[in-house]
Amino acid sequence: MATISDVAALAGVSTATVSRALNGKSTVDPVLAERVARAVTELGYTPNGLARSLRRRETAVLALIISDVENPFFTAIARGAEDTAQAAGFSVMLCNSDENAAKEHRYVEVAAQERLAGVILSPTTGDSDVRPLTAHRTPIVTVDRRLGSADCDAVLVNSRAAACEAVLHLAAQGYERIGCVAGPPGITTADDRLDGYRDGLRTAGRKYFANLVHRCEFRDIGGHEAATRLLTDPEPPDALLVSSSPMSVGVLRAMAERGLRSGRDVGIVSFDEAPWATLISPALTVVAQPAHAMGQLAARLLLDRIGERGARPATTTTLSAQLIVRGSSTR
Amino acid sequence: MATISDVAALAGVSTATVSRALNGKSTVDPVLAERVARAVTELGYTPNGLARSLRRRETAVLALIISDVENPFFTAIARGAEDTAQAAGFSVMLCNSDENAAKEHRYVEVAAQERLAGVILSPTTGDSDVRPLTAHRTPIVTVDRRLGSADCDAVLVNSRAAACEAVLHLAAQGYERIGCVAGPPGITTADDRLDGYRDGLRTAGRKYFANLVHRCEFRDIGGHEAATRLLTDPEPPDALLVSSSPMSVGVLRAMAERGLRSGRDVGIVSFDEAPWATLISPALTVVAQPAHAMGQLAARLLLDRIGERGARPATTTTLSAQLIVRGSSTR
DNA sequence: AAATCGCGGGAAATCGATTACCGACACGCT
DNA sequence: AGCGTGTCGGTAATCGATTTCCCGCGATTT
Repeated sequence: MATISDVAALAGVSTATVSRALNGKSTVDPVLAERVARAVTELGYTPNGLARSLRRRETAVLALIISDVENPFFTAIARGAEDTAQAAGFSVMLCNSDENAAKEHRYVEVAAQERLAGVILSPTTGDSDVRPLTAHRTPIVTVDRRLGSADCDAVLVNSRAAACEAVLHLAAQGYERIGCVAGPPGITTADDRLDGYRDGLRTAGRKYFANLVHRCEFRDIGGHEAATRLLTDPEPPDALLVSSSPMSVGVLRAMAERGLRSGRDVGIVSFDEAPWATLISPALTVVAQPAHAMGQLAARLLLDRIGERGARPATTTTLSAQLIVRGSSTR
Repeated sequence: MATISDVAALAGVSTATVSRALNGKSTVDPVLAERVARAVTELGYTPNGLARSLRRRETAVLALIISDVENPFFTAIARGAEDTAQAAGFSVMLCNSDENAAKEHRYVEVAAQERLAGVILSPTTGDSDVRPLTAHRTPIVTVDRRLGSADCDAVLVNSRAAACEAVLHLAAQGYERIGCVAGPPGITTADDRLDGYRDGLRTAGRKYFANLVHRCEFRDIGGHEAATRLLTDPEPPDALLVSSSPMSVGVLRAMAERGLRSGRDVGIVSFDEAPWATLISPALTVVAQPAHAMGQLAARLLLDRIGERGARPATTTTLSAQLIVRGSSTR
């Protein structure tokens, strides 16, 4: 565990020179630089990033706090963010908040304590507490979801319009009783999609029935429970707008358990493209979100803020989702 | 951006007392503790984790370096590792090496520089270079794959035996020409599964034909390309052992493009359980790996090593995979 | 030849915490 | 009364880098 002083001693120079030689900030005599380089390899010296960051008052690490590492939508975002961060020489610390405000807050505090350069956050609730970060002026970019409190850049998808479009599509296909498997209240995307669903009903001249909607967590289990509830209703829906792909897995399983075929018996449109969407039969109609691009953009915005350090006004970028019609929403 | 001195000044005590009050290492006068607590909240003080880690010479962060964040198998491991790390007060930095030795090495160096407490690694190659870590005695646990060089704990699955069992199952189902979509050479799991495949053929009294095997990367695209190649051979396989679930997505797509039905036309057994395995028809026969448990165990082993700091001999834990027979491997 | 300038490199301050060390004070025991 | 004993809190060293400040030396200018 060699330190910079060990290197300096072995090379017969001062620690200042070693630092300069390694960082190339200022020119050093090639002879000395060579001696330093040799000492470094001989000792197997690795600079202590903690000491460096402490002195420089900056780190090259971003945090990405998402609610479910097992949801392909979020991993695609992670992938995108990691790609651009990596290219800029930054590392990404991926944190799983598990849709749990307490865990999220723990990670926010860790990010603040470790003085990370910036945070990409998909907040669990619209009023998540990010004060530990704002206190240090750590830049934040939210992705997929909005944050009421802080004014920070946001990368969103026009969920509401997309949900509306999906409902209109189902209506146009002749489905009569269009239901919705929606996410938990308080999560902005969940609320937006539900609003879009109601917009769609209204535009199509349909009435809203509360018993056609069920809110549940954004997961397999949640979708299964919601679909079971909805489909066993005395007046069940004949189509469902499902708010995420893990939910759809549960919904489709619940349908299979009742011998219901998607498309023919119950029209299905699911948010999020999934690799298996075209493997099932009929193939799944989806609202594809540009997850990878969202991650890239979020990282880019964050890196820009880190770079300038200035106080540009907060921006909100809304990307558009794309309805991809397949067999599950046609009769 | 308050420091401990600011807190000390405001509370009218020394920095030592503030530190003691906050860490509860030694008893401090309740009156002073109260003054400190008030000063902390008034200033919105967050201790600087960098300074703390530098002084204490330890961090509460683990790295988990995996090859593909978009592969559910690895995210399940990540989930498991994060759960146990979190419970022990550690955070997990998730790094995506993208099956790329250079990226992997970059992350190994970052982990060494940031003096992370330990690393869980799924090495890209059997001889990945982890010297930056061993130089600092940073504990390493490998997961899913072995590492030739360093002697560190490993959490593995008996891939070879499982592959063998899968082949025997296919043979028992009456498939004649059993092929294999295998991962890239050099990745230990890929090699193990291929060895197991050959074991199975031998045990079943079948001959090995090189044109029934195709090696490709562990992804959707790779599986698609491999299956296309294999199925357009003049003497195509009538069954395939596929080495990962993303590959299977590609394989099934290639089959669909040719109008081949799984089970009837081509028997399929895939490594990794997938949420969609039972949604497709016929359902996918899989070799389920205990990914979540692997992540938990890896984290537990790592935390133990971090705790003792001693030099126990390296252990290798091999968990067993489970063949789950469904429709895609029966006629 | 004297003065100025530029530049490379060393000594020491600095980042912000933790902690070893020591002094002061109270208490109890002989 | 005197003397350990123990507790509490302050001073200052420490972790390992970066960076400021300054010095000395050689080159250029007048």
